[in-house]
Amino acid sequence: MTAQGDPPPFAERVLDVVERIPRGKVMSYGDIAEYLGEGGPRQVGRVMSQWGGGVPWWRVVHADGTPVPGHERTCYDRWRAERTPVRGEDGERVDMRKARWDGDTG
DNA sequence: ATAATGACGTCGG
DNA sequence: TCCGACGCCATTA
Repeated sequence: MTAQGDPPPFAERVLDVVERIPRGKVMSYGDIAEYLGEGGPRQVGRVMSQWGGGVPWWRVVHADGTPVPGHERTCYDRWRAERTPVRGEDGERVDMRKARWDGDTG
């Protein structure tokens, strides 16, 4: 049960962008929505929840750098493995100032 | 048609 | 820095 139903075009766009996020970089839900120029943070979040299992979803975080709800541990592990800029003693938050990907580079 | 929900974001305390 | 309230918007009940 990875893909429930048929992902709409918007979902495919979201997933495509997430796959293009370079290793060690991240984007927020709002960033993705703005980048696509369609929908909103909640719609992106819905897509990730439903069909995000096949993409590097740990590179999608909240605007303040907090990880995906329910997968915090996995996020920490991935970020550390990918050398993603983090803040805090345990790297519990992404340093958005450095890790944010605008969609240009890469 | 109305109300509640959710992998969000911003603001005020 | 942490937490709650509100706004946003498609989906679901």
